[in-house]
Amino acid sequence: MPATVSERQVDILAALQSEMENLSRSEVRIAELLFADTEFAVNSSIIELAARAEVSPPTVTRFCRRLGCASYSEFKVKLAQTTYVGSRYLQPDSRDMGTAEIAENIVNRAQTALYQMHQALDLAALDKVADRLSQADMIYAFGSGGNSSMIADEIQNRLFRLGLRVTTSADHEMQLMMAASAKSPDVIIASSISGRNMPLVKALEAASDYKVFSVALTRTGSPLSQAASITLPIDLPEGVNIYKPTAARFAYLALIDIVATMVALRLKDSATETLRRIKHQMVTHRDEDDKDALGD
Amino acid sequence: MPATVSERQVDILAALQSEMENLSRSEVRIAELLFADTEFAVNSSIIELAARAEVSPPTVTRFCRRLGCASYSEFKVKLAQTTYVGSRYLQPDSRDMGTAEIAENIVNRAQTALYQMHQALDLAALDKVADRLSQADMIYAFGSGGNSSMIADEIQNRLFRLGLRVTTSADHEMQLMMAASAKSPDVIIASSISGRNMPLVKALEAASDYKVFSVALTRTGSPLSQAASITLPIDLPEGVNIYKPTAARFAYLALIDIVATMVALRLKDSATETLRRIKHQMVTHRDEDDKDALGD
DNA sequence: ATGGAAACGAAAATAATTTACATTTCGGAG
DNA sequence: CTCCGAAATGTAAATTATTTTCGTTTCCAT
Repeated sequence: MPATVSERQVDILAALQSEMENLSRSEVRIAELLFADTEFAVNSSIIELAARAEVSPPTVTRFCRRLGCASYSEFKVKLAQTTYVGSRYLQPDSRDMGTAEIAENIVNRAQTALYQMHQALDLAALDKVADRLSQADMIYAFGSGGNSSMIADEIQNRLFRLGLRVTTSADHEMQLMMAASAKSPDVIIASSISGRNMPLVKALEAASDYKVFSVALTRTGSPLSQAASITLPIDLPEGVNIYKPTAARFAYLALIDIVATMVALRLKDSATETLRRIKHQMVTHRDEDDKDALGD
Repeated sequence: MPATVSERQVDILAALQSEMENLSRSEVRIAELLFADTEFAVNSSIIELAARAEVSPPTVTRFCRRLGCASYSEFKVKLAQTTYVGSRYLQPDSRDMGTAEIAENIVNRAQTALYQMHQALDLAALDKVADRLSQADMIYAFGSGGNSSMIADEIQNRLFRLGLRVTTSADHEMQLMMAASAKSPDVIIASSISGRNMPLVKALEAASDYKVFSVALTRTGSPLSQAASITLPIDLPEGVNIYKPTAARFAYLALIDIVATMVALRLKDSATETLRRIKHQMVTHRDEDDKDALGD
């Protein structure tokens, strides 16, 4: 059973994203309308939708079929289930409208990044990484430059709670020295959005000299990826707008969550105990109940 | 027009719960079926649903009307919207989950968090915060404990690129001292998922004594929210599974992106120059082209 | 019991969706 | 350049779903 995509596919709009290139002209018009105003589509009949997209109703039906839905209503239900934020149609640019568009845009990009990361996941590689991490004596999380160093910090933040020994550094010199001092059951996790952070590549090469297992969170085929023992790939086109922050961070963060959860399950008992201890400390230093997320 | 329920009511099942006592016999049968097998209802025609509830189609239509929906299809859409979010929170524990399910679960939660944050956005508050930030002499980003300190770092990371002066601290003592030393066009941004980080609340209170504008990224109505000049609310139910990291981080991060983008647009010219400079430095120290996201 | 209101379903009317088929478009072979 | 065939799209008919209308039943209060 391959059961690739469709099996549990709910996020229709994301599925649509990846089908985009195979669509015909009319279908593209429908797709654009959907992305622009999801709300409208969800609350319209096939006739209204067809009219607004300037196509005929049968074209809409065929469009739904192509996306794996048996009927227009099935499509509409899936669309309703999709927690995707459509962007509104262009409106007179009042100030508020500008704000709303910015918000929609950013949320959209984040959701798309998450979706694409999920699509491209290599489960076997994930398992292997989780295995190594759960057996590591020491874990080094490396990344530099704002985004990647945040990712490295986050790796530490998630893993130390499970009772693992983790350190992180954004400093190239330190990274190289740490890599050189690592020994076999240790693991190095290196993150770089571009994959072309050369000092980091050198650190991984040093680790490899000493047979230390290294994981790269980066772009497929990049120098960093090539230097690592294994890569958890994140391949996202970066936007051109320099004001706009990179949406890739969301994908990295989710990937870390996934890895950390898998490691937690492998360590079950000892991780629970560590978490219990952390929680105990947190609770006794907080004024109230213990329902809070660990560590705020 | 009373418009009690219908206005923006999305959680149909909740609406149904509260209407339960006013329902007739047949309507109760429909309601029971809905609670027992929501999936079925979402994917059925009115005829199938009526047949399974052993009532006539018109009764189903009347039932939908009573719940504030104009038609059966509107009802179905709302049902689809509620069940989806609902089922995500009722996911079984990750204990017996495979790798694929873990991944799906985490991506789902992240997307839901983004979606809900977007739904609840207060555009006017956002505008005000962006105004203040873009005019601030100095910006202090506070947060402690792994998650919130990451958020604070991220605020710094996004804003310094725009040419703003930003500092961050996770240390309660420092936060208090910094708050006390701030002067009016300065802005303090404090983040706390629980909203009950009391030392942070004290820091905001100190800031308020000196008429310094403060922004809270936190839960509505929490102590931190009350102590701040303005709140950008993030209200998400936190999962109970202690292995699972909080999905709220995604919402916070996106919110920061939105604010930062808005500030960037307000500062357009000077921000562009700052970004250009940063990029110049990055490029001259990298081996290759300039297409990379700023700062990796 | 019995009048009357509410609940309900049958059937007709309407509306939405899909199917079947005709027309158009477009790329490529001759 | 034109003609063929495949793909895309639309029109109209057929089907199916939904709602409305109206008559029957139920059940409560008198």
